[in-house]
Amino acid sequence: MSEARRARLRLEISREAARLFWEQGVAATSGDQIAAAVGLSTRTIWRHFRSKESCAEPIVLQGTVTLMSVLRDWPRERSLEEHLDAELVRFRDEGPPVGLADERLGRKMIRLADTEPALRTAWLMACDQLERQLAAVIAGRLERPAGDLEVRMHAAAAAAVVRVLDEHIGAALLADADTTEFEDTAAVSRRYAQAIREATGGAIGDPVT
Amino acid sequence: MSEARRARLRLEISREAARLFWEQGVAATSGDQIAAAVGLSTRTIWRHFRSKESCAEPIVLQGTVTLMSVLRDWPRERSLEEHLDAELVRFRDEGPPVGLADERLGRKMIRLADTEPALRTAWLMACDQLERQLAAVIAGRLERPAGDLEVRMHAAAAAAVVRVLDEHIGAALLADADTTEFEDTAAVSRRYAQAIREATGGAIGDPVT
DNA sequence: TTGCTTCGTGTCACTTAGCGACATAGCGTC
DNA sequence: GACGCTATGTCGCTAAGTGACACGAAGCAA
Repeated sequence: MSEARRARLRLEISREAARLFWEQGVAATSGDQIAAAVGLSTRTIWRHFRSKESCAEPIVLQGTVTLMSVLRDWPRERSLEEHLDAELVRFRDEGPPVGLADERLGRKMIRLADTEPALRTAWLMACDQLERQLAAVIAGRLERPAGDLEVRMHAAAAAAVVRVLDEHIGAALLADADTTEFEDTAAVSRRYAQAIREATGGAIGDPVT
Repeated sequence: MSEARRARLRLEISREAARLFWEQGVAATSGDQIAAAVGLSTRTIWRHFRSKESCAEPIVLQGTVTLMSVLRDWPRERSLEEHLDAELVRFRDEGPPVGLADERLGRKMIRLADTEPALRTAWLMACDQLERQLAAVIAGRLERPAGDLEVRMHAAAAAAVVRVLDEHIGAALLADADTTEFEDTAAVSRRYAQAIREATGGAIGDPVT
């Protein structure tokens, strides 16, 4: 099975699982239900996920893939603020239409994670993935090996602040507070950029020659 | 049941679970075995832990409780480097003798987490706990509410770099590389302090008036 | 076409993690 | 000693996961 097809299937399962988790809670949702909802046998679900809760991981990761894919092709000569602002706007306008719904689902899972420890582990595992990807990006920028201690610390700190920002913004969006604060892509970009810059002691954010 | 007694029992269970996990792997260790090893009924294990893997959390957290308890009574007029150095030496000399064995066990769990995703979740959950405690300390230092966004970001970034340092040092100690590098408490203290200072953009580390 | 291989999935049987409900034993208080 | 409180044990059950094997679709060769 091609890697891409496998990822798509996992995401598909994850969507249904997340929907059920949100509608009726994690404990009340069974593997059989998830399987039925996505139209697969239960056995196949366990072939793709090692546990019920981990079914939420792809959709939760999906909330950050935009950011990650933007970061992945961050040109060396651009500042973080500049790049984020430009690319996030582009994504919002030209991005895939499923993206919005998925992001909303992802936010719901993060919200659920506040009360469901099982989902908290899924969220943390997703952030762990994000951290590894970030490490690769940072290693490239700093021209150091990916396993380098300093690279790992910067990646961890950056991933951590991104996680907190995601939790914060996600909670606000779900609470239907004044979302106007987050409509301004430039302002949001600046917040992310500034947080990453600060968390990495300024090592990540500037253009590199 | 007093909070302290409950914590002691959880730690006791965690010790046996960690030992078994290390000796025979997570998958090969059953709840019954853990229960038998600690001398309790299986049912009681599930009263104290929500899953087999989470049994590892206390012993994994134990590796950082020293640091946490040191941070908790960090006087406002002291710099982080100063305080860590003084207190960690004091702990090493006067601390409880069980501490050493527990720390070693904790490092083994972190090592296992590299290959066992089930344990990785436990380790991440433990770090999540650490982050919350750190948030309280930082909130106190900055005289802000604990839920404050900036406090949370600083706590997350600090916890993240502490985690990476722990992983790094732990791996080195287990690999029996030249551990002389970590014998020097002052140097280790300085590394932790510097990492936290950098990850929080200098907000945490200096004395506050 | 036929036959062979490969791989994803379904089916079924089985183990065990984990919980609900009730019984019991320890322990402090009067 | 009687009473209540709470931690633990026992029993039984549900459901999370796994192993083994069979089926069917797709690809390839002759």
